[in-house]
Amino acid sequence: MSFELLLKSIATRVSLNEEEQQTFTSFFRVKKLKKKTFLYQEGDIQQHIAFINSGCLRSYSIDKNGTEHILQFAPAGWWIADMQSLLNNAPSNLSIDAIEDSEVFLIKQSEIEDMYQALPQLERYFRILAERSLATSQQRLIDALSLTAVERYNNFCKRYPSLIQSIPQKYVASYIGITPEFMSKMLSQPMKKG
Amino acid sequence: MSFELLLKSIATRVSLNEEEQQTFTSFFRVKKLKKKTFLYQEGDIQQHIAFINSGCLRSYSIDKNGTEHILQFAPAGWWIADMQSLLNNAPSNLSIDAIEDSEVFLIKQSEIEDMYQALPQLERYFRILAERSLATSQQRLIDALSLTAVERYNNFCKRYPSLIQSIPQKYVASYIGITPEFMSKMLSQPMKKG
DNA sequence: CGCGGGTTTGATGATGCTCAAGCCCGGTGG
DNA sequence: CCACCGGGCTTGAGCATCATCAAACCCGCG
Repeated sequence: MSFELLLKSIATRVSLNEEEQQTFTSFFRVKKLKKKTFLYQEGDIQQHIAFINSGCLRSYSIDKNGTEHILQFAPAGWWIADMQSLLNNAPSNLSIDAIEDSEVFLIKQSEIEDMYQALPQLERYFRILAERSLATSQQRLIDALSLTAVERYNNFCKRYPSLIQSIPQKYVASYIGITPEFMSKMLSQPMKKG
Repeated sequence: MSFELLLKSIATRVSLNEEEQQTFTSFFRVKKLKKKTFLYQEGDIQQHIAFINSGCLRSYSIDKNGTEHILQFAPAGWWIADMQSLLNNAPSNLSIDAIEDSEVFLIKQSEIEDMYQALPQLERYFRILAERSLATSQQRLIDALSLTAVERYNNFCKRYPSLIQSIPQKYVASYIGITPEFMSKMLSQPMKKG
């Protein structure tokens, strides 16, 4: 129920006084999610942005063969949303669910603009957030195009050492773009590199 | 030499008066690039953001086998930069060059913050720009993970019908993540889909 | 104690790559 | 005007990577 973590994140980029903090947090509502329950399912229309206060969520798409492809993991302190759906006001192609019991803060799409009007400083925070997410996404795209499965796995371990311990490895497989079977074979082989 | 196209792009998100427009454009310098000349090469440190006034640029990385992987095409009216290098102040992993004779407007990394201070409204413009780029990048990532080469090619044709006419197909191959040889074989086969 | 999700293992096969050669075609210099 | 050159595209044979399908296993949990 405390917005401590969220406010701390905001404070890294812009400073809000007490009153502004009040205004800001009033745009959010709290939601608890049990492990494996959905925040959204593919095809949903109404959309929020979510800040993870505790736990961990994931966003993923399901292809025509029914295979899941994980776009993002969001542990505590991260944001998650379906940007495509949010920006175009279109039904979602992504599903978002909790991979642990989690608590998130939600702001409705329709209220985001109100938030910016009330607190224009936040444009800066979310600009920087979007820019860093973009840099990450682009790097991952290049990795997907130029690295082998083993190299992508090693990268993942380096970048998310804490996640690797706490999630089933089939999720890692789905994130780096291989099947769980191939992942298993990969790991049982004599290690290549790093 | 006229900033018409750039100002028109800004005007889609925020409105600047004459004086503010002056201030804004004064941060930029003009650069002309002949076809196949570099804006940046891998390893460069100094960085700009570039707005394409005419022509077309591309950004790409080169993997350990020497293969190029195109991250972005930027025709007139688009922005291009190496976000990773820009945000981390690190040497670039990307190269950017012109695929046609082009004219670009450049703003130095060190002056971007000055620009935001002078014209805070621009945080909004660049927030929206980054968000839309993020949505695009994420969609492309999902496509890379879940679609076949043929499907990615069809997507590319749908999304960038004008580019497909004007650039060598080996660039398209590099963008969708296949070799020129495989691209050629793909196109000579009886069409699947779309 | 049995159920079920996650992981492992093996056989087979598709997708797309590598290397090498030849071709097409526009541009350049003699 | 022609001959040459070079970049891009094509074609083919062989191969690496990773997927698919099926079965068995492991182990925490109700």
